[in-house]
Parts: sequence; structure tokens; C-alpha cells
Amino acid sequence: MSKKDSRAAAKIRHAATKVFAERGYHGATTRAVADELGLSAAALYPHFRSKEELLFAITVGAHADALAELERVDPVLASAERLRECVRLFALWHANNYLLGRVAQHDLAAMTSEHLDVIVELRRRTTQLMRDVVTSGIDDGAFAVGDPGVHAIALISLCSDICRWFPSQAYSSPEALSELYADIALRIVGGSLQF
Amino acid sequence: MSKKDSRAAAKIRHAATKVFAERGYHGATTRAVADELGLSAAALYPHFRSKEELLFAITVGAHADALAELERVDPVLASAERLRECVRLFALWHANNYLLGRVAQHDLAAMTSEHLDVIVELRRRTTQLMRDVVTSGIDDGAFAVGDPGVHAIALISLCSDICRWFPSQAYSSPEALSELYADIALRIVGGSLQF
DNA sequence: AGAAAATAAGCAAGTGCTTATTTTCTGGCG
DNA sequence: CGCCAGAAAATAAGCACTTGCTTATTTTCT
Repeated sequence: MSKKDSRAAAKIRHAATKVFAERGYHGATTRAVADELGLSAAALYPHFRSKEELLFAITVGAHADALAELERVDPVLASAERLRECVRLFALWHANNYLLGRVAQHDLAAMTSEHLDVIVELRRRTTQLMRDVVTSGIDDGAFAVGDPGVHAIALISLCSDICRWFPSQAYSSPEALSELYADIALRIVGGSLQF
Repeated sequence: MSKKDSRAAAKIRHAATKVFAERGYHGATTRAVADELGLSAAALYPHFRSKEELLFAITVGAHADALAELERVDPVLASAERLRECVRLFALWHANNYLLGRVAQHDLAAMTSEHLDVIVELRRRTTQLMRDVVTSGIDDGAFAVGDPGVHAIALISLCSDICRWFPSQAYSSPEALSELYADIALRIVGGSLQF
């Protein structure tokens, strides 16, 4: 509960993120998480009531962080610049936090339905925000596509899949990659700025 | 071993695909797979030596099928048409076989390293083929991007992520979706046919 | 009757989690 | 500074349950 306690909890979350990302939630044991910190398995339980609560803490944090990146982007920017910045930051987050992203996307089915509801709502807001950006670009003529929904999904697929393959030998700089992805995003929606 | 045996094995693979897709490999039990067919858990073992071999059979089949779709596309087509067809068929496979795709992408870490090697090779060939398509389009001036590697990854991300969210209420037709994705693919590489 | 298939029963190992106990830390006082 | 009471944290041990898989037996089919 104190500041010390929350730092201990953060260390456990970090270790669990690594272990869950490597083996999957069900494939990872509480003993393996504790081993990562040199603790016994029982040491986790003063901080998290169960393994599933630990997963939820990781997952909700990751989704909230990624959404916060999108929400940082100023909505009064011109459509093309707004989309570019959204995709750049969203891709950047997934490259910088690829272990977190893997856990957050991979183990949704392992959560209680109450916890899953919280995650689904965060994902809904993420998709909605990306769709709004595409829609306003279509409305003001900056983008040249018909269906904002499918293009928003495509943009999110593109970025969130980064954490599956990143880093690779050829692409190990999060910043360079996210600039490339911002270019790709503008082409996906038929943006005209780069022509 | 006989025809009857391989049909029984196919039924087990199909049931396991559903159960593995729902709960993940480690979250699924051999008893749950057998229950899906109304069999006892022991009935799986004449057909597959272990749960992991069952996973491998599913995973290698899925990856080989998806790669076969790409290899069906005639390499002498014009670059834009070739890419469009590759993405259309690859996206179509992932929409039509989303359960298979989930298992094939989700549980790689649960396999033995010998089995994983086989999968990695199939994925390497898939990525290589997509990169070749992009590269030849750049070479003959049909596409207007600099880095074929990152664009091939983007195209594969786009298609393979379909099996994570498909179907949704708004997008439930594999054919319509894959046509849309073929359009998106051409824009990603700066193709000029659609302008 | 004889072959093929599936089963019931169960084993050894591993799971999440609990609890009684020990260790470690903290801060005031001689 | 040393020391020790009280609190906080971590542990060892283990419980109840589930796991993948095996084997001796029964059932099913021709």
C-alpha cells in the first residue's frame, strides 16, 4: 500500500511481463515469475491476490498506455498531420514496449469476464479514436477512401502487430520504424500530402 | 495410418484447432479436445504421440496452406495485379481460416525447437515471397517505395492480423474484405494503377 | 471368433495458492 | 553508537487439484 509496496508490485509486474511474454500466461508459472526476481512463489501474494490479477494489472496498464499515446495527439491538427502523428506514436509505443504488447494482446482469454470488460472498453476507445481521425480526414477531403472503419482496423493491425516481430535484425530502431509506418498510414488512407 | 485413420486424425485436428484457438495451447487440456468429439482423452494417443505433436500438425498445416495461396499467384502477372492477387488470396485465407490462423500464430513458443524450425522456414518463405513481389514492382517502376522489406512485413501484418478480429459485425464477408485489403495493399506500396 | 478401437483407471509430475514460521527491517532509547 | 521491541515481508512446507500420458481391459465391428 505504501510507496515501497507499489515499487515491489511494479517489479513483480515487470518480471511477470517478461515471463508471460515468453511462455504465455498459461505456460508461465507463478514460480517462474518469482524466480525471475529471486523470490519464492509465496512472495507474490501479498501484492497480487492471484495470478489472474497480476495479468490484469499488466494488461490494463498496457492498453491504457497505448491509448494515452493516441490521446496525446492534438485533434486540431490538419488531418494528414494528425493521422501521421497518431500512427507514429502508436507504432512507437508498440516497438518500445513489445513485451508488454505481446502479453496485452495474447492472453485476453485467460481473464475473468469482469476484467475483460475493462480491456474491451479500452480497445473500443482506441479503435473509435483511430476511426474518428480517418473519418475527419475523409470529411475534409484530405483522405480518399470510402470506408473509415476498415481503414482504422488496418492501421491498428499494422501497429499492434509490431510487437509480434519487433525487433528484427533489419529493423531495430523504434523511431525509424515508426516514421516509416506513419508514411505507410498516409498512403493507406489515400492521403495526398506526400505526392 | 489407413484412410480411416487419417480421417479420424483430421477430426481430432479440427476439434483441437477450435479448443486451442479458444483457450490457447497451454490453457487447453487434452480432455477438452476429446470432449469436443465425445471421446475419452486416451483416444487421441493412437493418432498423435503427444499434445505437442497435435499442435505441430495443426500449425504446419496452417502455415503450409497460407503459403500455398501465395504460391498459386502467377509470377508473370504485372506487378500491381500480382500484388493485388497475393494480398487478396492471403487475406482471404486468413478470413476463411481464422481459427487455424490463431492457433498457428499464437502457440509457436509451445513447440519443440525441431518443430519450430519447420515453421520458421515456412514463414521465411512467406515473407521472402511477399518481399519479392514488392521488389519487382519497385524495379519495374510500378511501386513507389524505397524499402521492400518493411512494406512486405506491413502487408503480412495486415493480412495475418485478420484472424485476430475477424469476423466482426461490420465485416463478415471474407470476399468483400479481401478485395478491400487488396486495394489497401496497392496504396501501401504507392502503386499507381488505381489513380 | 478375431482384429481394431476406445475406454476406465490411475500414475507421477506440476499447478495455484495458503499458512504457520522465520527472517529482515525500522526507529526510538539507554 | 549499540540494542531491542514491534512491524513488515518473505519463506518453507504442503494441500487439494489438474495435467499429459500409460496400460490393462472391455467394447465394437466384420
